[in-house]
Amino acid sequence: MRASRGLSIGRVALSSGVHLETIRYYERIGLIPAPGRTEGGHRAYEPLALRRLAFVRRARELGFSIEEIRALLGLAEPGHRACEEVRVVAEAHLKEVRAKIADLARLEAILAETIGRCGQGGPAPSCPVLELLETETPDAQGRHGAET
Amino acid sequence: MRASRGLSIGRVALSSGVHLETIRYYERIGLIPAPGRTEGGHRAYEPLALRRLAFVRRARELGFSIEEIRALLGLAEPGHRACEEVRVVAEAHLKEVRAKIADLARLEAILAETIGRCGQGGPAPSCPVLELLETETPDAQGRHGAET
DNA sequence: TTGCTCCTCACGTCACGTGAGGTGGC
DNA sequence: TTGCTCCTCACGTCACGTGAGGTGGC
Repeated sequence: MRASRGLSIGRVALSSGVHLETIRYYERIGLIPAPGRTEGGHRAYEPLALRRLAFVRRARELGFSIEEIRALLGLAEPGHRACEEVRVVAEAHLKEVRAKIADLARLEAILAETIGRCGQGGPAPSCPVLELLETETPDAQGRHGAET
Repeated sequence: MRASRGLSIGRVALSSGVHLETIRYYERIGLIPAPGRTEGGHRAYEPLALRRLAFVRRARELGFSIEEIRALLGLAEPGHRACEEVRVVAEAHLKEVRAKIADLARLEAILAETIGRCGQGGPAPSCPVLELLETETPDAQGRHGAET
């Protein structure tokens, strides 16, 4: 009965899939609670810590920021489970993801089109990629207008 | 004739659209050459520096990393214009952009589907987003298999 | 006893941004 | 002279990763 008093950070790291130093980092910034310690000063985790870390890891995989996860962990507490507020956080995150995809899709189109023109130059070989980079930003004007 | 000896960093920042501290940073890491100095120690740029900075800015906007840009700047030199090698760098970057889009598209699909199920619970209101986060990563298996 | 695990700093990464405290230049 | 611009550190951001040098625990 004595051997199972607390999981070491190494075991928790393996089970949760969160890197050992990352667990310490999460503790430092207060994202997860500090566990108890053994007499020798080693961290001793309760099984519950595994679930919390798995939650954090999954949320990171889904691209939530640390601060978003901090909010989600609060909203996920067994007592109140504030689902409506969870949805607000998730929707905000989805919006960010879609915005990033849109940004990258624009880059993708420009790069693909430009590279597609490589090696098709006439007698004097031009370089479409370099020309692209030596060109002024086309949409420097409408840059701050699409927020609200 | 004396007034036009060298542009100040402030003017260069305004014209190129690159933040003043960012210009100093680029100088520090050797991405752009250090300009001459006035007697008082202020940086004095040649007009050519504007073109170089505009190139860097455009490349950053297109998502190239600093090291990729360092390579591109070398390949873009007026003398040799190594277009074939430029294309190699650009294609590698395009591949990265596409990989990021694919990653984000997967997240987007998962999030959108999950949020779409919010508020549709039966009598006992479940929380699809929290359930998603409390779930094990589905593809933990095939995670390191798609490299080559 | 071996050696694997854990400990705490502290610094590095990426591409910058933001002060602090002081001075050049029109 | 005013005050705007520029100077050089040094530290902060984000989410960690990587040593260094030392010790716990089976």
